[in-house]
Amino acid sequence: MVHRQFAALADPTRLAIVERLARGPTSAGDLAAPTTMSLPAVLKHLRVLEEAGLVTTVKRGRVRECRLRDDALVAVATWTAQQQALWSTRLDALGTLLEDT
Amino acid sequence: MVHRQFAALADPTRLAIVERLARGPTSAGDLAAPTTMSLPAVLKHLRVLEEAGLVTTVKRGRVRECRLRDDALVAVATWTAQQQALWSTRLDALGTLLEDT
DNA sequence: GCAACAGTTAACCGCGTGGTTCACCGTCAG
DNA sequence: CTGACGGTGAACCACGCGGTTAACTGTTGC
Repeated sequence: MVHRQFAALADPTRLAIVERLARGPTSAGDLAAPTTMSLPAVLKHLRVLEEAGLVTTVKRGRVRECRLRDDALVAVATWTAQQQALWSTRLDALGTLLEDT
Repeated sequence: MVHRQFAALADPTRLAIVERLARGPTSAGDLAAPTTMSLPAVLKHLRVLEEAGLVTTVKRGRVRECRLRDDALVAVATWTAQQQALWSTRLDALGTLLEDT
């Protein structure tokens, strides 16, 4: 299930959007402005991020406000920590094995 | 630069390979065995993981041994922690702002 | 030395993804 | 009321990605 988040973060544009939103919420237009991309393209990216559970957006009047979800990256963080733990314990096991011989 | 790792982890097959390798090194054939995929497909995935700096492979005789890199996930972990920190401090700032008013 | 086995390379294919443009809708300001 | 502005939906397109098969190379075991 975490590969959905990874897929969302795989695209440089989407990664930049997340980094931008970590500094605070903003509108879809403001996200598109600094880029060379058209608005519809950015909207598509936002939809992907939203379906990956990384971002929430609300329509306020005619502007769509986008913010990073509080729990956006916990799945990624826990998965990463888990794999690191597994791999490092295996390295430790190898170390003590070499120590014993 | 971290989007390269994310792209590598975006594919379920590649994610499974990483999770498998976190339990210990193995051969390319052994990686392909439990799946329904052909060997060349797995080899391609391995190449992607290798170019993303997540995995190292060495050819020993006629078998290619694959292992997870020790520093495989540090880039991912640090990026994640960084964004979480930014976002949470902004939330904290908002909290104290509300407190003051 | 020969056969089987692990991997590699190349050519090919379908399809999803990232992008565009254009027409349209709702909303805010004057 | 009307015009401009932010966003939406649809149709379309190019390209890369994940997968296949097939033919070939090198290695190992008997």
